[in-house]
Amino acid sequence: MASPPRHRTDTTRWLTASQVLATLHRHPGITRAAMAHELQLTSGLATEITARLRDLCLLTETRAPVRGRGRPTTVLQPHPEGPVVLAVDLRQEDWRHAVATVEGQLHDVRHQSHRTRQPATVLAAVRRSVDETRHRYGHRLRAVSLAVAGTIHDNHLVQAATLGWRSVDLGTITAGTNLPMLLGNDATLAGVAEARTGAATAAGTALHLIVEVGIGGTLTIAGVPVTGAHGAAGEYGHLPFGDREQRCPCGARGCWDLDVDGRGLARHLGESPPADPRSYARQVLERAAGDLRARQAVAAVATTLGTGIAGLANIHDPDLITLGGLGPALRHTAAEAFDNAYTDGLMTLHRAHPPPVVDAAHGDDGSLRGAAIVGLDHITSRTALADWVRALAP
Amino acid sequence: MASPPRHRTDTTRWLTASQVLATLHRHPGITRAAMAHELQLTSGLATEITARLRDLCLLTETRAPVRGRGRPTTVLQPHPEGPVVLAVDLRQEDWRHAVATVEGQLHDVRHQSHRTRQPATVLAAVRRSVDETRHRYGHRLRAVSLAVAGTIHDNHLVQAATLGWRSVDLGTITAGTNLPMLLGNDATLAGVAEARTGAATAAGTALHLIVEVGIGGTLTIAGVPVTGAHGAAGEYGHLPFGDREQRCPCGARGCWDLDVDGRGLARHLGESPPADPRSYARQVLERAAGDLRARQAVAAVATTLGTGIAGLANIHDPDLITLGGLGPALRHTAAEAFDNAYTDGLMTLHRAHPPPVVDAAHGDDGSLRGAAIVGLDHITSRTALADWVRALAP
DNA sequence: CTAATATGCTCGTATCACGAGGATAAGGTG
DNA sequence: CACCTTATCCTCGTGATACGAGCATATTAG
Repeated sequence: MASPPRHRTDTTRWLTASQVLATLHRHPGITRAAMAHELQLTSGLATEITARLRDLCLLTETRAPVRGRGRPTTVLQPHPEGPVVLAVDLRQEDWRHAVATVEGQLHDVRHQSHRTRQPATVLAAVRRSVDETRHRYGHRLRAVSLAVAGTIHDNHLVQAATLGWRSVDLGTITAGTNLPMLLGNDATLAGVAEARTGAATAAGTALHLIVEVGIGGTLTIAGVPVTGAHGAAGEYGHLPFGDREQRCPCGARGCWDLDVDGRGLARHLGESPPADPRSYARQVLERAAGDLRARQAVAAVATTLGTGIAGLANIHDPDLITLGGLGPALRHTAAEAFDNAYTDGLMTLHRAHPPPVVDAAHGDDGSLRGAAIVGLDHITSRTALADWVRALAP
Repeated sequence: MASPPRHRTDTTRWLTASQVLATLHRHPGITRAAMAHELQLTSGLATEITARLRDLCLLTETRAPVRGRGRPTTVLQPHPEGPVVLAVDLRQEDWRHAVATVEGQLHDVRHQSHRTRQPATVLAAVRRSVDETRHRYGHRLRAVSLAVAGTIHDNHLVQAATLGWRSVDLGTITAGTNLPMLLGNDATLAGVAEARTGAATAAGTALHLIVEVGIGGTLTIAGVPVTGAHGAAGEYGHLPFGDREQRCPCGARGCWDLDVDGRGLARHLGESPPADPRSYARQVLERAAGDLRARQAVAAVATTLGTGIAGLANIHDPDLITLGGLGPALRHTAAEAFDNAYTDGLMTLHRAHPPPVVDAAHGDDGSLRGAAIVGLDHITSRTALADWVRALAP
């Protein structure tokens, strides 16, 4: 994403300023004194940096509410003329967008259903949203960050099964605007959101898994996703945990995918594969309260889920595992089955302190928030800061 | 490992010097001009840094062989009074150690068989080696880096099945010496060696897998292993790819481990589990040339291996996969079975350019070299450089 | 009002890096 | 052999960032 430094100074210049902004969007509403403490800044340096960032329209300060003795400090806030990113989340039924400031707050959140799923139509709508945002924010808009429910490979969308898309060129969204476009898988970005502002903020290494149609996710290390060589990592649903006779639409056999979503529930219930596995799964989960067979099917799937997650805990050794999508419902509906399978699948080593499995905090918003976070990471990077400075005072 | 910076300057001071040393041990025998080009140093800065490092006994320069026009440059070499690390590889049958200089060269490589496998005896022998090295190198010895064929958790050895050890305190190796001890899993460190100086140097994201008793490995990103929250990541053998009825010594069920080593071969041959799965596997592999049943067993195991590796390629999206231990032999003895299973297990997405599976370059030396590399990374870190400077001129 | 406390600000100093221009050591050429 | 070309090394003035000490400032506690 970030271009390699051309000068040595690029590696150190704006480094602390960049860290200040990163800390700001990790702890919104942080005071200047707390920031200085967090980053081990001397008071002199804190003065210098805030002055610099104020001059650059990157933050403002307001008086902090007083607490106890001592000279009152200030609260750091995004500057009304500061840079923003447009975050977009492209999903099966609809798409959403929001404008994020350096502090991480989402503004102008909007939500639109697809009229048709034709790629051209959808992309044109997103493009209009980019143009509107450019019109409203002008040069303040510094990047577009896109979450897509599909497979990314070398910054291209290769396939989006739920949208029915294959290899769509997303370049039109920012063509001719000079805006960098950041592209990410929706599950990956939801994992980033959990790690940075969600249920896994305390974790250094966190695994996020999301069950929708199949199962995807990401490993994050200190809030940074492990994306692989081409950005296609995290396809946990395509591990061969299942029956080798089953052929998966992905091309492989025995994929975990087939056992943990609506398709898996249908097979346990002796029904034919559902057209929409997600809503089918929700129905079965609702029925499970009163229907023994539904409950048994859910328990079987929860067992498969727990066993697989335990295997992933063995290979990744995470601090924490967050579950999104249908995961929480599956797990809570068949809590015993899940917990037994999970514990049973762990290596003895991990049994004393199994990595906690917790529900994702962001729910449906994860991908959008993750896209915003990645976009903000980009605009607060040293190179982007240097660009902003150049644009401001050439 | 490295203590958190106490001052802001700690994050930038010695940064370039540290990068110079890192580059030196990534490209042994590099010239000063090439280094300057690599790190985008201006000639003035190159002069300044080399002078600084020369004064600090961190490198020396000798005239480079002349090639073409221009003022001749110099070759950067480790200083005869510079810091070293002791790398130790603790294995089932024996242990080895070597002293590494900043350039990455191994000196004084030694090799000793265990007389007994009593932890106390083995550790005492290692401790003697540390003391001898301290005696010979004095203050130049800056760290001990230990590779162990066992599971690491929070810098403790929790279990070493092949050695028959459980939860052994390795602190005695450096107790009272003030030397930092770096501890790593052997497969993890072998992966580091492949990524840094072996078959995966060109890869950004590389997966290393090693088949011995079971299968272990590591994912490396830019030469840095993904070690998880407690350093226990990489237990790929404990993914539930296998038959859920099989109970694994690790505590879980259906572990891949049980199917890809000598135990898997024995099961296919209808024999009872071998006492030493590794030498058993070597025997079967030798027999396979003439013995149809052995060949079929190898093919079955190679298929299991290929399918599993494909699944890992799906989740990690690596540039390259390196195979060590028995892996190359298994794969080449049943090349067709392996290749078919590997291709068949990949998502369609990866089929156009499957991540190449190549044999590890370091063979038996990987763990020792990996331990040396991790040790050198430590002594060339900014904090350790600052310590070295303090020790040299207080 | 005064003491205690926490924070912000100023200024001199140190480190690191840049860039321009000159110096140096080789090969190539007539 | 004198001289040009080329690639590198070296020096020096300048600028950016960070530190540390000391002082200034704003609030609470008593």
